[in-house]
Amino acid sequence: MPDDRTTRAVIRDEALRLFAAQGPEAVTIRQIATAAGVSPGLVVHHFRSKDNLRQEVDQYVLTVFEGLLSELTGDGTVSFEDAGAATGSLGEIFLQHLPVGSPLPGYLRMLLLSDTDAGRGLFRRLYAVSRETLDALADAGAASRGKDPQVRAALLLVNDLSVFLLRDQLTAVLGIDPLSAAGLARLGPELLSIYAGGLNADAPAPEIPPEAPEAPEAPETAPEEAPGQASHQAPEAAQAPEAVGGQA
Amino acid sequence: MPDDRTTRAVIRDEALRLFAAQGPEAVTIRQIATAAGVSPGLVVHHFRSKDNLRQEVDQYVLTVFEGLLSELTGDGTVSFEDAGAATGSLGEIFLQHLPVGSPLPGYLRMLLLSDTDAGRGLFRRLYAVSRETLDALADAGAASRGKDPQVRAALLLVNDLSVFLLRDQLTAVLGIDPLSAAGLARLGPELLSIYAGGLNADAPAPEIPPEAPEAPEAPETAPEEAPGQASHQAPEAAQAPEAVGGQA
DNA sequence: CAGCAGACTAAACAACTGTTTAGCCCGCTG
DNA sequence: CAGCGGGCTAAACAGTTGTTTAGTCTGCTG
Repeated sequence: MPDDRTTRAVIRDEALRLFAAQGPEAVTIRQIATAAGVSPGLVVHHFRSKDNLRQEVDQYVLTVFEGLLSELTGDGTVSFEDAGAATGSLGEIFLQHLPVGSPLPGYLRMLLLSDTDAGRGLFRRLYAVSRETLDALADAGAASRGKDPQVRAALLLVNDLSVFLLRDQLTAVLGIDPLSAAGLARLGPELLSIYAGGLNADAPAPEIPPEAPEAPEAPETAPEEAPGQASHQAPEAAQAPEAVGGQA
Repeated sequence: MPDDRTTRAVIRDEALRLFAAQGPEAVTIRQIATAAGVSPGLVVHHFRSKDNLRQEVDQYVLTVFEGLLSELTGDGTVSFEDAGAATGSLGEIFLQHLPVGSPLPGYLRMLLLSDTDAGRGLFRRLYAVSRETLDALADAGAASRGKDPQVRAALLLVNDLSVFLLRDQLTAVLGIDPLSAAGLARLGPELLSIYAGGLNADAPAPEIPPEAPEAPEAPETAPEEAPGQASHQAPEAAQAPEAVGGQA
């Protein structure tokens, strides 16, 4: 059995993948149909229109995101289950719960830039989570709310999101995908270092209690001027079709 | 004389404005023609094709950007000409040298997200500037290069750019345009605070020599849940047509 | 004044878009 | 076995796209 999904689900998944990569307006029904191996008429037979298909994919993705976000806002303690640096960043959550090559990071990017109610609602939701997280950190004595807590939470959020929005650009100049395991391992400590002591401090943290005062494994090597063939992205190759996320 | 620009320049400026707002693919030649008050045929008469028009606008914008960037990489000292917090952020440069409502910030956003050689080249250029700036700050003893200078410069850059990319979303949740004078006055100090001492420090800076240890004017007021009619954006009103930038 | 080049328009063109229509095929229920 | 509803396709439809064509007008040069 090569594929146990219904044809309808295949169409939805292919639309999701294409929407994430190129934006919904740039994707035609015929492209979706070809990617799903069906006729264009069948796409509108299952979904009433392209716009309705888009809304359905949006809703599906938002449901998955809400499940991922419960990881951050779930109980209150951040849960130190597995090792590694638990920044609580969105990138780490995506990496831990989504298969490699998942189109969901791209869909997140597209939604945030889309000028739609879905995108605005998602950003408001993320901002609320960011504020809650900052409050929790402040209550735990791990951070200060700053002079302007709303602005501070917003800055922390958009800094987190910028990795999603500029993923390809960062991959090009750093030679490493910032949303890969290796990328997060390299980016995370540096970001933590800034958050811990600002731009002047070098030590990971001045007063964090336990463990890991050592540099992980980011050498001073410079892959900078070699943008050639870094991590591939598989724009239209026949990749794992069920790479969406374990939910629903 | 209501407009001393040539018709060709009017077309280019309207194309620039529309491209920045909606992205080139979403803008039709007929929209550009209508905005410029000419016929569609004249657009392709002056510029050979839509794609060529786009390239020409790209080149024009990149030239203006290069002029703005010389502000950062010009001599070496950051030049404390006028007062205020000189973060050296791109937002401040844009605000100082561009008229309000300029489409150039939107064009910057579009270019960075566009998956084109122009966008990739611009990001590489900005990354180079970011590295130079970090090096200069480190040489001046104002910042540390961190354990991974390349990553640190990249993080500082994308954090700066995120305000451009998520400008509308930030305006919605904060109730203030982060690229306006008031927005920068509110965002800048908070960002400086993080860069100065990390997330734990409240004081503006532990060892910066002179001036301004006081909170500017950001009260604890919460315009948070009132997204209604904040700063307007003038999507298609007849605004100042020559609002592009003093150059070329 | 002839004419000629360039700004400019109106109309048509082929290609593509989302969507509709008509109909085929197949497994089910009666 | 009649028929019937849903998955599915091929073809056509109307609208929009970038572009081309033919032609008008205007100002300048010989």
